[in-house]
Amino acid sequence: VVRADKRERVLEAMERLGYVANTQARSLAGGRAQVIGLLVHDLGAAYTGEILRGVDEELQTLDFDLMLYTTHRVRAKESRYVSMLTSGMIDGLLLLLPLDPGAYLKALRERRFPYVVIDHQGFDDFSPTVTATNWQGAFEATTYLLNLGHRRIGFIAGSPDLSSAQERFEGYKAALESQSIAFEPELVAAGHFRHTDGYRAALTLLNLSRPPTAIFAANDASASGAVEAIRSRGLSIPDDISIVGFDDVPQAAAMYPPLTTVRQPIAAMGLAAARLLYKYIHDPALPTERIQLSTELIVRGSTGPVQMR
Amino acid sequence: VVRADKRERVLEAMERLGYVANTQARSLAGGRAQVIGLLVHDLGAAYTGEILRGVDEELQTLDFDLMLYTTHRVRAKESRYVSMLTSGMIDGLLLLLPLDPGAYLKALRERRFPYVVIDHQGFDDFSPTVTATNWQGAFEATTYLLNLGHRRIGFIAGSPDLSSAQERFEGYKAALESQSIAFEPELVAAGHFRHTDGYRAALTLLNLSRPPTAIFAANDASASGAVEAIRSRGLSIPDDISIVGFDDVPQAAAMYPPLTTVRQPIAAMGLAAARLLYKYIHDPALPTERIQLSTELIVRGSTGPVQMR
DNA sequence: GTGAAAGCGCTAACAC
DNA sequence: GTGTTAGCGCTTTCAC
Repeated sequence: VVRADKRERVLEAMERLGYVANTQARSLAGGRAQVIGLLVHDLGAAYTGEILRGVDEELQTLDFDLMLYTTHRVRAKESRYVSMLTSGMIDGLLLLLPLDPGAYLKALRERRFPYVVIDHQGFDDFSPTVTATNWQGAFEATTYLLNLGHRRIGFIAGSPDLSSAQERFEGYKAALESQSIAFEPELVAAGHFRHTDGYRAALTLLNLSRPPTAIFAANDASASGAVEAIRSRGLSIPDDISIVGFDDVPQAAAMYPPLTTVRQPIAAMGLAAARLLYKYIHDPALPTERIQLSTELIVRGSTGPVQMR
Repeated sequence: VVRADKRERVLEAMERLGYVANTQARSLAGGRAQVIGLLVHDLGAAYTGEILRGVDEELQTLDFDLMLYTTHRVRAKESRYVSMLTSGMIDGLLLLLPLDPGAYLKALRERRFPYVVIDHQGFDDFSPTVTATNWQGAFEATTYLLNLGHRRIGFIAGSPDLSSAQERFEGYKAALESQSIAFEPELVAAGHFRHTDGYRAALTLLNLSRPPTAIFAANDASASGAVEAIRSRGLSIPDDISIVGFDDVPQAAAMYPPLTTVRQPIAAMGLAAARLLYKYIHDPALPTERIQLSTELIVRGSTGPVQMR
């Protein structure tokens, strides 16, 4: 029997001496580590930073810590890292835009290790995911350009491995089709969501014998690359050519001209993913949940009506 | 006695079965956790992202993992987090721009816990630090504006608690003095390194009865806020007013007009700090080392000669 | 050199 | 409810 006042005194002493439970020992003994892992492949991107912010914010309220891993876009590192987590360092794993999830997710699932995939889906039907309405966003953006009178609309694609990139491409094509505009493969330039990809892709499009009057880039980073390319050709935005991005990263509004783009609630996606992961950590038997957040077209200064020739 | 071929077979089997040592157990038993912590207070800033990139890059080669903590600019959280590290989760700690290091660094030092402070110094004389030549950078930037003919140069200050902000302010004043220009307190506007601070500060400066013809902002984030403020007044950069930042974050070049700024090797600072921390982890008795990386003025389009009236 | 045993600081399971 | 014990997976020490 421990008297209440004694308990008080012990608690007070713990506080005074600055006692903190040893997390390592706790998790070794079978308790919670109170740590989740986040695996990203490109720390440099503003998009990644926004996800990080959202994850961090939720973890704060959940009282979890964060271990951050980067694959630096090296596919092979993904599975290596994922298997390392087996060692019990983390209670759950957040995968941002995994390049090759098929390789290890089945194993994770069999082991009932909690994880959530952010912004990528369709590679299996059992993984919990958090995504945005990519198709709709792309459809809306393309339709907006069509309504401005543009008929030749270039598309700068994102990494073809990622469902978000595929869906945006499909949305673009669907919008053209819905207004009976023929889809022209020459108006699609490859890319991987990076600034330099956008730069190169835009140059390709501008070099066409009949260049587009508007370009829809699969994300803001490649849109900013496209802006740079267009400007390097002495063309003006939006007078000579309109440009639309996707994401609405913080600097999209600070660009010149401010970028018209499809807003994706990036930080909210990170937050939702962290919250969902938390649920799985507490009950790994929970059914697979798939959260989809909606996008919204933000019209700024980089788009305008098609010009007379 | 274990024969070499047997050893080989065991090793091969470990590999095949995907054995990974349990990090928790290892560190509990007195080994290395192979994890370092990074404490930042603002995940949203591009500056933080760059530091993160540098730290991550070095950790990659050092084969260390990273735990990321955010204080969200709450001073009190700093010491709470720092004491949590005592629990043995990490082998060393990187502190980015700590707001109140005096409160806990002495304890860390007494405990011989390895740590390195990034971009802040002068609060004690025993903490290992990695900084940049803030004073020189500010001196050079201000001198450049003076050489363009500007005589009324506004200064948007950074967080007064941080030595980097103080040194940039001192460099600014020293440059004025070196050319016998009187320092005018009304040309200094307070700020905390954030976009909104720069916006507000620039408005204050523009509202002066004799507004400045050039503004030197203590970092790029506040410079971009200033740009927004200046543009909202219908003024043009650099024709009506020149603007210089500090940091050269990736988006500085993408701004319009591209920002003249003092380049700080931000990622390199993170990298150097991680490397230095690694040395301390392996030998806590190493003497205090202070690394200072140099800055460089990058002239872009946001600055020009003072205009005739 | 190798093998056995102790123990890091906790949690869980058990007896009281 | 409370006190005790075993044991998580390693590293270290010590005996061989």
